[in-house]
Amino acid sequence: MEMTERKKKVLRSVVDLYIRTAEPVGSKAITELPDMNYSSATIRNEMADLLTMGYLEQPHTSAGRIPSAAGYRLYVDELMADYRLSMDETKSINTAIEEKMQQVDRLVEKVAKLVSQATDLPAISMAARRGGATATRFEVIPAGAGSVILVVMLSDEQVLNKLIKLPLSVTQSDLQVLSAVLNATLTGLSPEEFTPELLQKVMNSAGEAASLVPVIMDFTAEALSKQANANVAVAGQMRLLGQPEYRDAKKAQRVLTKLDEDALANLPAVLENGNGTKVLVGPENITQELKDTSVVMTKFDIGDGMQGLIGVVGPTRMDYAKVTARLSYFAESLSKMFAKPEQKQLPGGKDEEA
Amino acid sequence: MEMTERKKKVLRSVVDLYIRTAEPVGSKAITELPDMNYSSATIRNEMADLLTMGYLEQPHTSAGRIPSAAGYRLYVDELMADYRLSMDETKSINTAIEEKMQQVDRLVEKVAKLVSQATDLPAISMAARRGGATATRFEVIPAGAGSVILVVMLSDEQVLNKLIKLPLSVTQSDLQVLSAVLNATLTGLSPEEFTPELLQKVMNSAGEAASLVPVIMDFTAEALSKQANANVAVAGQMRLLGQPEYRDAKKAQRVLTKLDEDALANLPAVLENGNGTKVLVGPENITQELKDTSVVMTKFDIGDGMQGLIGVVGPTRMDYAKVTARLSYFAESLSKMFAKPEQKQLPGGKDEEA
DNA sequence: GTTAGCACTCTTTTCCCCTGAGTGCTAAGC
DNA sequence: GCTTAGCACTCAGGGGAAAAGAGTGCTAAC
Repeated sequence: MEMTERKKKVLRSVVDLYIRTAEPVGSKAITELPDMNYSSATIRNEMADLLTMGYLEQPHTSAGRIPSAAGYRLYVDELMADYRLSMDETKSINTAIEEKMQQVDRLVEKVAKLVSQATDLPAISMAARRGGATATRFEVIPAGAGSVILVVMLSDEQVLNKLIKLPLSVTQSDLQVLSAVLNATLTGLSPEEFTPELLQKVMNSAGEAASLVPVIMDFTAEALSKQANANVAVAGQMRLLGQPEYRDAKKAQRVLTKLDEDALANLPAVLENGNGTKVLVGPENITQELKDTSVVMTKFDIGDGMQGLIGVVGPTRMDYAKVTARLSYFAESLSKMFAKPEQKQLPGGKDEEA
Repeated sequence: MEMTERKKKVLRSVVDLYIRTAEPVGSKAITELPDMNYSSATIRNEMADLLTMGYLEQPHTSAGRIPSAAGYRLYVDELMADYRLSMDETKSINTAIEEKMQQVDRLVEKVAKLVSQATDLPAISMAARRGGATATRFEVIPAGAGSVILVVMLSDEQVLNKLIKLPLSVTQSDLQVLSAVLNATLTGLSPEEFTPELLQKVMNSAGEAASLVPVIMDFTAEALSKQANANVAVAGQMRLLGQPEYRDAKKAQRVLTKLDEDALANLPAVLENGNGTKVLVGPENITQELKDTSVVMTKFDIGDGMQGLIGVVGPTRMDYAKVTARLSYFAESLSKMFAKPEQKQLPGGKDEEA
């Protein structure tokens, strides 16, 4: 059986209506649409065809039709109308970003929250570094009685610091020697190169302050290997409960629990391939738990070797056009924001307190 | 009517059973308990009394009884058996804390997650500073071409840093002058004291690097006033969905949405008064949305002028004995951990990346 | 003071019937 | 050869009655 234009038109109508109503769509409802100048019988024939072609499903014999996964797929790839964001929408997204993004603290969490608000669905957000960083500069400065502060600059312009309490007293010049040695030996190295032999070597040349070296190297190596890890946040989980398909809490719980575990574990891999917006419809998700759930994600560059990803999770019957449009706009705005030099406040970090 | 020992015993049994089964408790069920050597008729009489006294409620005429808020209150305050944590429980809490708390990143989130796991309920966690901090030391160090790093030490031993790109070039000695001026003028001040006049004064004496001063003062003032704010996290929201009283997603959504908003807004006030474990039963919560929900919280000191709070949210029918026991143990372990100097890794901060 | 007995109340479950939405098919119409 | 009207058929969902079950309240006896 071949796919005619009219079949596509019918399929699109079915998906559109189902997205709006969450109820199986009957032939009559289709005929009542504008631009549908056929009788219900004709539509019924077309729908029967679409059923055998696998684009529609029938919950039971005498019910309307709902899109199958394949139907959604076709809809997403070819059929859905471009959703143009209204002025209001772009404005509210823009102001939200501007208001919330002033402080650089916990950016991924904030982004996730904003995306969730903008789509009224659970959202994930992630930032990850593309390549591994190395240390570019060390500085050890005195910090009052019995303490020094270690400052490490990384190749990606992050700045880390650590307060070290001294078991012994060292002089300012000891620290200068130490800083010089660190800068000479440890810059440009990957975490794997922080071997015990290297530690020995550095300690030998570090003079009086040698006892600080193990702490410093541990800290640096750990920080560097952590770079590779992603920074993931999930927000707005409870919005899933607003969707009629999750009126049953058990069902929602399964999805949300999975989301919690997996967002953190599996997402980094997703970043690897391909840019742009991606839609995973129901069963295309690998895990069984997300069989009735779709994921829409956008990946984008945010400069400085960082990649961002934002995405939302919702029922297969979600408004793909709206969601993808908002998500793309969001991604675009974020990229722009990070590209603007006056907003780029990158390493204005702040310690987590203990 | 007076409260006899037997009445208390019956009340305790009703609450215990209701916590276990989530079903109204009938007189027959009570008689089947060990140590209950009375007939169902006797129990019925006692239950009728407890009903008129307001400790029990009756969903409808021919149903069993469920505890009222007052009933829970009495149960929590007087009746419930001490729950002794098993070796397994203490061990799993301890190892969880040890494993997860190694990195100081995002501590509140991690704690919330752990508490939620330990209790199988949504959890909140918070860390807040008791008094306002001040800056104790400034250091401006060169960081390669056209950049300097500002390091600020706070009175609470946090260390903040910020990378500043220079619009102009300054020499090392300029920076030393600047550091000296900053240390002389800005240490020990509360954020309110960062006035425009002070800014002017500092700039006048800062020499070549004067153009850096506004950025530095803004950053410091903001960091200091942020100190006062609390650091709140919520985790495991979806665990609420496992509770039978929230099988209806709508209900769960109301509570969870409230939790999301309010945990961040209202909790800091809670920290103000009284230490120890506290139970808020259903209607004792101020907000209407939490009427059928109980909150158990523990506040504790974690040294360094910091206070911690952990808590869980669940149905009024929750296992108070178990939850309070686990929560207290958690609080205790955390305090201990933070008190141990070798684990105290306080300002080993790490920047959030953009 | 305690308990057995029993009538009574109310929810929950089950069953049945009916209604309505929607289909599939056939035969007629353009 | 499409398209459409017509009609029999199917099935989910709602309403209501009846039956089942759990538990109470009360009375009278122990």
